[in-house]
Amino acid sequence: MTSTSPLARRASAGRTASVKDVAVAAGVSLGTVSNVLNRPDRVSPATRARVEQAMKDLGFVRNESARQLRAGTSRMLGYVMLDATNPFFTDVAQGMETAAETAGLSLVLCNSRGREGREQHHLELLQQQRVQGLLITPVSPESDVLEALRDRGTPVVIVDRTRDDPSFCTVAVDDVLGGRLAIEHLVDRGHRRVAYIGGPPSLGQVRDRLEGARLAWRDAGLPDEDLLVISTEELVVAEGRRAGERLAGIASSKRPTAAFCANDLLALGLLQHAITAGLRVPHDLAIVGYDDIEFAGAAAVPLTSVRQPRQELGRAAAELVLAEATDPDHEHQQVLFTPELVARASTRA
Amino acid sequence: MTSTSPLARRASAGRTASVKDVAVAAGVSLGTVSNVLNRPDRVSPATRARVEQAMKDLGFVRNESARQLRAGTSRMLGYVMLDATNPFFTDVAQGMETAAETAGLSLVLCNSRGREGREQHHLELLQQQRVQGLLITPVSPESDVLEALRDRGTPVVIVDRTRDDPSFCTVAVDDVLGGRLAIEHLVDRGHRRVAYIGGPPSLGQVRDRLEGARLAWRDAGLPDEDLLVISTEELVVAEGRRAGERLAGIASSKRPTAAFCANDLLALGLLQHAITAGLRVPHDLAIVGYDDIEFAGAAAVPLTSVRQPRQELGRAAAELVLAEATDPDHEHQQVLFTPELVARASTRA
DNA sequence: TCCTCGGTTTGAAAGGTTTCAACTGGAAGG
DNA sequence: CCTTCCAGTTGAAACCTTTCAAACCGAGGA
Repeated sequence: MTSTSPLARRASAGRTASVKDVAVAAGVSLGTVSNVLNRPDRVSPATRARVEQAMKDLGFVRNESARQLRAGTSRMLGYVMLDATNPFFTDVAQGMETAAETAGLSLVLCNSRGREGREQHHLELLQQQRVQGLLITPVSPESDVLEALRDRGTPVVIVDRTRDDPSFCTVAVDDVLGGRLAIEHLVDRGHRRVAYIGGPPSLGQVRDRLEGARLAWRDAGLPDEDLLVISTEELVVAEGRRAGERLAGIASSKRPTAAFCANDLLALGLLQHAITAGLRVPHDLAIVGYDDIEFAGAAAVPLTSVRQPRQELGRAAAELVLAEATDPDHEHQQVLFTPELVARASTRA
Repeated sequence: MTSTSPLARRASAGRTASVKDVAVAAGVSLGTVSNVLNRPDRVSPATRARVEQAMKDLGFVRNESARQLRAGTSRMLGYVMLDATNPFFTDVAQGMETAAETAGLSLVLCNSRGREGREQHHLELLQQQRVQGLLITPVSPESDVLEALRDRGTPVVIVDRTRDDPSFCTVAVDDVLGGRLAIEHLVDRGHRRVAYIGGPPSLGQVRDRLEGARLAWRDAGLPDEDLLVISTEELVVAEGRRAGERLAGIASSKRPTAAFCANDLLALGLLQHAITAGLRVPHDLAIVGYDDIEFAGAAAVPLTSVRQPRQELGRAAAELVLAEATDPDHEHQQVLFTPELVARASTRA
């Protein structure tokens, strides 16, 4: 009577069918239904078929709350991201999801939008859901909220941020190395006066990339004063344009022949200004960006940029939090990924 | 003895404290603890204080699974998005989250990545979680999976897609109107030969925007053959460049003086090709894009584009699914938002 | 003194799943 | 014919919260 099953579904719409309903319909005990779901090999084929038919007829859907309640833990990881509209973090999340999926878990995404209050709220909710592990790019990496979580027994991994305290797993990308790569590339290309454009200095990433740049500059035996530092208010396109104006104001004999920008938005803004000002890129001004966002390669002059392994970052973080969740005497690790320079036309000889 | 509370927390780390533990610690019954949580006004101040202290000491965190099990429904909405790395959908999700938040619910995001299998899987999981409502930008809007969901009693709203069947709530943006706006703008600017660039035609959005373009073109009394249609394989930057090559191959007397691209990526590719080919934008070629993505305004020549009210789209969808969840005799609605043309330098006279 | 009343507090039941020890019936072995 | 064994099946208990009718208690009124 397959034709009745859609009707049955609609008729029972008042309450969703439970294992008990299925058991009654199939004429077996409730334990058997559970066995069909969880250890099908222990059930005789005939019974199994009958139960499965009953489940189909009744439109049975497992109640995850009840499972979790019984199991004491959910089948989820949570990621509190800093900004869900930033492609960097969505790529990171995608990497996490891949790892979660292979472990049979799902990933719940929350968006703090950079606000501590929202972050706190989401952490609270995730804990109430008894997630197996928490991934977070915190608004303030040193906040003691994280300690409270960990002390309560929830595995926590900090993503794309570092923290002095080695009692947390952290996963980040080596920004100092990224800065080195950019400058080494420019020095290789023969540049001897270079600008570093980035800010505000309160951002760890901005500082670290500059530090790497300085180290490479010195290693090349070049004088400090020829690495010009231009500080910006924010890492946005408009500030890149403004930096271009400042560069343009420098006498051409002293003007840097290349710029290393702390992110691609600045670099795109700078590129835009250069083009409208009639400068040829890279001939008059070479440009290196950072992040290798989607539009770096699609810019008017395709942009050389430092790429971070975003998906791997996410994958590693998820694997780490899983390790912490399963292995009781897990050692906290500080994983540092290696960025990579992608050379394109904006620095071509 | 506040100093012992952190110790207590760590000591009890074996199992998270439950209401029962709190009740014992505070010397009250379990029902009273629940009252403190849910109807604090019915509890005498002294008792309440005692219970709250006990909760703090034990690091009590409500078990959401148990709550849900009891309540029969979760406090979540689910959104199965088509592509979490596409800014359009993250903005839509943000709008949804706003609406969910004001209703005291959280939004669970899932990413189908355009694959039916993943979509199906996520829908299954969300149902198991007994979400109050489902929002979805389906891989195939006509798929009968959605019917199955609805018949099982879960409110469903289709987002950014339309469906002939009026038994679903849908929320979308009027692409026909968007096409009209773009062409009317170009005709206003004096263009009498225009190219429509977009594809593949299997995408509803590509078809609808072209339809709107044609309608506006005819309304202006212009001959059909002067609206040149260039079909592309995908909506990506590279295809925009290729379209540029095709335009360049047309004798200048017959060449369109403006192009309307089905999305901004195409428009950016076209712009790039135009610049490198030495065409002046907008003087030799005016360009209109679609979507108004972040980089439209930051392009070498800032791009005129048709903007969709993304956040409002998400907010409306979430409100609709909530209405359907609470109001038993809810009428399905097809909401159509109005796009808006943002004029920038790429079409300036 | 007894009763009533209001504000508090209590205890049990319910909600759906999983687990596990216990049971069943039939087949194989003695 | 009795025992042993085993695959298959069963039923109760546990997970934690919320709800609700019932119990409690002290005070004020009769």
